[in-house]
Amino acid sequence: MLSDRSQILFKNLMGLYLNEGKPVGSTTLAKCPEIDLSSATVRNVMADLEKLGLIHAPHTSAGRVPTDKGYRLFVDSMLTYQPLSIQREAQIRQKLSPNLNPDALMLNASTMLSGMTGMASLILMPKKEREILKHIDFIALGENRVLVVLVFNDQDVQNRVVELESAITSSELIKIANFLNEQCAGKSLAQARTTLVERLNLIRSTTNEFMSSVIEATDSVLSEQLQQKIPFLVSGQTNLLNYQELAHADKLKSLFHAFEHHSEMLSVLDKSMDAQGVQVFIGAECGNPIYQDCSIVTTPYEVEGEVLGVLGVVGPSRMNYGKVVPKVDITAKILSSLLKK
Amino acid sequence: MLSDRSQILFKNLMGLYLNEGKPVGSTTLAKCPEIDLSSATVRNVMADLEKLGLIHAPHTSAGRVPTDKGYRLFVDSMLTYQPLSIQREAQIRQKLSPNLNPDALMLNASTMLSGMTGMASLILMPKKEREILKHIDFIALGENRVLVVLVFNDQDVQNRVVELESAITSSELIKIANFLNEQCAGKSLAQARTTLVERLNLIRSTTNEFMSSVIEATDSVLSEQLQQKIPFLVSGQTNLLNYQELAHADKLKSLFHAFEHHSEMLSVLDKSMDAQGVQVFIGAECGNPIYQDCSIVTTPYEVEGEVLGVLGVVGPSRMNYGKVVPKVDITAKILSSLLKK
DNA sequence: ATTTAGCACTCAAGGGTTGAGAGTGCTTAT
DNA sequence: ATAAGCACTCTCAACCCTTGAGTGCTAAAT
Repeated sequence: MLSDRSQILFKNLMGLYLNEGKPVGSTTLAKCPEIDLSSATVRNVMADLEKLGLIHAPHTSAGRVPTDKGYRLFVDSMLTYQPLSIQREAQIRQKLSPNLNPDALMLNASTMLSGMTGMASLILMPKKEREILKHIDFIALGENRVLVVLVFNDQDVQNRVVELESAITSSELIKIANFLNEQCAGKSLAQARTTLVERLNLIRSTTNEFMSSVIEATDSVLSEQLQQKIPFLVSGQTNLLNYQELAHADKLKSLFHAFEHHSEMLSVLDKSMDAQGVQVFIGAECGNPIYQDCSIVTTPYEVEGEVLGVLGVVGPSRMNYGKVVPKVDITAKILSSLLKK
Repeated sequence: MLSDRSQILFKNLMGLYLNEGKPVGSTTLAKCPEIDLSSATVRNVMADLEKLGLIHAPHTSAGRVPTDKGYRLFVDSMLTYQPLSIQREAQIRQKLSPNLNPDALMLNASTMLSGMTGMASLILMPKKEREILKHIDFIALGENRVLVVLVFNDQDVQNRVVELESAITSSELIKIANFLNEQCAGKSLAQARTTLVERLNLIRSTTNEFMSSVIEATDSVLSEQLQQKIPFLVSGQTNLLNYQELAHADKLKSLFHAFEHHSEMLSVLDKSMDAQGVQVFIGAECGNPIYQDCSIVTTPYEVEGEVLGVLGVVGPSRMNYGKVVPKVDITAKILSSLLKK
């Protein structure tokens, strides 16, 4: 539906615009080595492209700028990816690999991603509900201070110091731990919690004070984990200051606001969650006018076929998709593989 | 050295400028109810103030703006603090009080502070070297997976999952834990570490594989804690976008850069560390040209007379010191009291 | 039937001018 | 000491003009 000539022309326009960030005029475009036409002909073709809604002139006598639709066409069908070198990939893997707990790993991946791309990165954290409670343990810290340790999925450890009203012995703690492990270990977080609450009610009627207060503490750690205050991470916001088209106080304010009040981001991330591979959302596609002139590149990460979350970057629409997409892709792959272990 | 009249005039000028942010002219100032002078006289007085370096005219026919020195005078000797209501204070205390580990508490305090003041907040974290290692524990997670748990100062818990090359039994783990607790518990982090390394060398010569690899893991957790990747927290940077005088891409870039690359902030924080009570650094006093038009308000927080760190806010010089100073003060007090517990 | 050259037209951006407004410093009168 | 008056200075916004880049259309050339 688009002639070869139009395609080449459009591609060149796109290339020039991505580099310069300024509207591209017919003469500039006619000078491209790939294009052997006069500026007049170029103008005619550009008029066609404009009718198709692929490009657009900011004002009567300016050059043309790609529209969201134009970006989309470009990304979908004329983009050549520039994959990372093997060394580069190994380097990234190495930087992420020190055996950290998942939260720290995520944080690392996030800063890594924003550093690599020079844009803002975001990571939608895994839902905790389906995590599996592997182990509960109590460590006596003093007469009536106990450290509650919960281990999820073999990697993720949460803990909390609790004060008990009366003293408790290690042996009692071990007993309770054994009991709870019997009851809860191997269950999902949500399941474990209901079990816990059941037991708690059962026991309350008896008069085992220690037990009920320890279980209560355990429950509070669990529920905190379930609620998960931070549904996603954002890093490198300040990178966005480097892009002319975004570096206006109002624009930045609304973007940063969106990063903090996550609701405005979730719709995009959700969409990406169900999709396969890298997704590119351009401008209005992001579902919120504040993302004008921005694009979001995302991809899900997963373990054993199950999607855990989404990661990606936010930057100006005028970004180098050819480089960014592979970077997002590889980060997700590496993250997935590290989470598996 | 400053006549009463000049003082009143200066104070009014300051007040007007803090509110409006625009240079204050002689007629505007003459209209103040407190000032019963003609604009001409006001001009004469302003000329004196300018000679003293307290105010300054951005250009020939503009009103006057306070200089850093002017701010200093104002803050030092004519500021009336507006302390927080008891309710407000209780409210803050409550929001911070859920028994969290220290790191989470700090983070909370930081966001609280930036929220309250509408500026960027920062907290210099306590040095970890002098923390005391209270307890070491190992939890077997599987045949050759062990969770290393270190408890510092009764509140701060760090942990790490390590993989061992060969299987290890719980009883062995308990033995090692007992041994290490004997050796290290109660020592400072730094001391504990040297002890640990000594033991490690001793044991390496024998052939206790488990032990040495477990100790190695413990040591790596310790050293990580000692290194402390994050010497201070910053929150609410984006608040700074709301101030005209700072909301320019270049300015923001350099400020945000300073927040990320902490070295540029440490000098101020160090100064405040040794001082008593709330300190106000104005413009150039902050020790770096990027803080032009900015002020930093800090105060140390402490436990039992020992200063642990510093917290404060960064904002435009044109801030409401009367409100900000008490807020910083009270936050430090509350934080101190919560850390004690 | 394309392609091109030519031409009139439009618009943004930069430079210079102008006038209003705000404010100052100085001098003189009270 | 204080005030009033006046000349002066500077910013800012409005305005105009020019320039350069780019367009659309038409007519000629291929």
